Amino acid sequence: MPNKVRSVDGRVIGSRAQATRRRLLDSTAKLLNEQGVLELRVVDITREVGTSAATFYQYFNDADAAILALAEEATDDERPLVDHLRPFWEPADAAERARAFVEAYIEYWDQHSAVLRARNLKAEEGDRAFRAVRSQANLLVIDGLQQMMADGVRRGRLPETLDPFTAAAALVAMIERLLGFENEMTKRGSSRQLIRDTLVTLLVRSVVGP
Amino acid sequence: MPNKVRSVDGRVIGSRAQATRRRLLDSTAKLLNEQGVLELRVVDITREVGTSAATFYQYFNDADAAILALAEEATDDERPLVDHLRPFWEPADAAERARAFVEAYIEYWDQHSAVLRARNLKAEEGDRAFRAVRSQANLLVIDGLQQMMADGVRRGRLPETLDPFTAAAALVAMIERLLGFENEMTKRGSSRQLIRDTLVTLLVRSVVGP
DNA sequence: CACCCCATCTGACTGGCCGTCAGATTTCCG
DNA sequence: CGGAAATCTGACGGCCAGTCAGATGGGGTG
Repeated sequence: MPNKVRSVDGRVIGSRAQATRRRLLDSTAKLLNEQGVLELRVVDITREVGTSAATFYQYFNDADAAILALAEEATDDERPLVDHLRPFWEPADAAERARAFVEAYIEYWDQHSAVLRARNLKAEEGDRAFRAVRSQANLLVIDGLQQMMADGVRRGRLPETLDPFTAAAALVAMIERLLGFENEMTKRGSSRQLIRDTLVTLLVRSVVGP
Repeated sequence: MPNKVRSVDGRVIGSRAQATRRRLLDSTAKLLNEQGVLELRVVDITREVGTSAATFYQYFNDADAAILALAEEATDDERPLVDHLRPFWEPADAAERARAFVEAYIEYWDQHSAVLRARNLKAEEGDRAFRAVRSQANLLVIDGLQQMMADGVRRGRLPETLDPFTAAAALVAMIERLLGFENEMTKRGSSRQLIRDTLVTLLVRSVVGP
């Protein structure tokens, strides 16, 4: 199932076109980082690449389509994070492994923050495609945490009243969002290191118990 | 200190103008809810009100300024939430009071979600004014939680390794963000009720201890 | 090597929104 | 009622979205 890259009219595209499309995506990512979604202009993207707007529309229906493609690429980079969740954390190594996970997550977030912010906004505003991508990405991590938490409940380490799936989602929400607060918090005395430590502590307590 | 509402040129405005400004803000909020920030057009706002774009620019430098004003109004509605955090929760009533707090927070979020989403986006993209508003709003709740958690650490209910301020920020982040996930999660079997229960459980465990 | 075909690219255009300004309209008050 | 101040708006130049017909160019063929 090659699932080749296609142009807007459905044609499978050759190598020259692939390269153009790639350059357009890179430029989109760059501008997203520098200026944010609200200022993103197709004209700017193509100017950056040194091509014309018409070319952009040959590969993407609109700017959203390019962002969506970038969001899908970001999901691929999220996949390896799951490795940190298996085998299950045990009380003895939980702190250490949780730290490794948090650090990997932070790095992932740093690398894709602009795209993920845009993805989340579109998803929350109700866009179907963006919702699907976000769900898929989040479920990777949520599912890993959920399994551990279900295990914790089974072993009596965590309270019965805790629904593993929802709680796992809450933890992912916490990590993701806290990174968004980061810049403001560092002004109030929370260092980056402190943020990591706190996330680790809260994660461990919530996933394997106090 | 009356701090009267002013037009763009600094003039204190009269009652007719006040009413116009109000209508523009209401229209902005409505469109933000219906279509999201990305589709927000000044023309649409004024069309809705039945006035001209030039009028809009008499009261706001741009669409962002109107959103900022709405975000400030939202902050006022967040203030009462703090009442749920004082006096401190005690193990005996923690679940009950945490639930009341979560419910109040959800209602607040429901009422202002579109504006808050826009505010958060702008803040995370680095806009100074939006950062300030968001910080101010979040600190209201964070500070209340922080005090309780510091108390919990003092009494030995919570681990020393937990920095109260950062942890409180993490909890606020969790609540806020989870509500953004809500729609996707209900598809995966988490009911609205389950989300509340889970938030309450996690809050209680993190704030007053297991 | 010259030619041709088709993938790829682009200039040019329409329509819509932004932000401004000078002037029209309404309100207020003596 | 008259005039000044407050408020509103038509109209405009500039920029961007998205489309289409036609130009360009690179690789395969005879």
